[in-house]
Amino acid sequence: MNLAVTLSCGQCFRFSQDQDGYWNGIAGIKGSEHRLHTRQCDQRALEDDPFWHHYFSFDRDYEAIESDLRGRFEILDKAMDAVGQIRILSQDPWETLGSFILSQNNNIKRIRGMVERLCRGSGFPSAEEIVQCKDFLCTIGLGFRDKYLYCGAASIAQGKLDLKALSTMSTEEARKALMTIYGVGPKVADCTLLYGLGRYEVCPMDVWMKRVMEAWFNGESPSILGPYAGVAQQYLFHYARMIDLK
DNA sequence: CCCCAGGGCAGGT
DNA sequence: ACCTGCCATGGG
Repeated sequence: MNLAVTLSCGQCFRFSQDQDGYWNGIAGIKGSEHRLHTRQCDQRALEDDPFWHHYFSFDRDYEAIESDLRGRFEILDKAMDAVGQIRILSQDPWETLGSFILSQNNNIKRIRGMVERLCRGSGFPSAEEIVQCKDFLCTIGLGFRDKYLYCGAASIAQGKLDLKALSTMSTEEARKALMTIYGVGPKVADCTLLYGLGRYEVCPMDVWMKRVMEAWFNGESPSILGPYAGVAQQYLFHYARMIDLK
């Protein structure tokens, strides 16, 4: 795993590197959050920790996944060579959903700031907490997204959507269920499925990935990327941003 | 001043 | 089913 790329490729928003080379940040919901303080060379400790083992998806067979992605497309091989191994993180589903509700029509730098203000130095607020602190939401510069986040939180808190139940559904069913939330469309649902529910076949299509498919795949559908299209997407997304694909 | 950003909704055709 | 304007806000 390349720790730096994994934590800075746009699937999570709460980690940054300090001057000593350590990666710091918080994962999980307030009350059960975990604080990270680690370096690339300390990867073994992450693998041995129960929480981070799952968070960095050491419980999945990345050898098989990478081998499936190799040799399909020249540009994908090139991206994987240039980027280093990315792990798709296994994030808390509500943290993922809430964060990506804030991501719409926005840039990663500003998303990071918004999520940080929302979390106030601790774990990501639970849906219940967000419903209770409605007025606070309007004071932290979320723009038009504050009402979407509130509605999402309300749906969870009222039990209209049971995120736990999504794991027993087919990907299509889970996607439909997520999109019943006001403010959650295909892109936000897909990010939740990939980064929060481990559905590696799901390929979120943002403005960058639309450019990628147009420029490098002759406008084809992302399904040609195969059963791990979501993993491929992460390499292509990051590589396109690296070389500033227009 | 302009345009863009890990989109989605509402309204029209 | 597809198209367009609009939504707040900060950075380039």
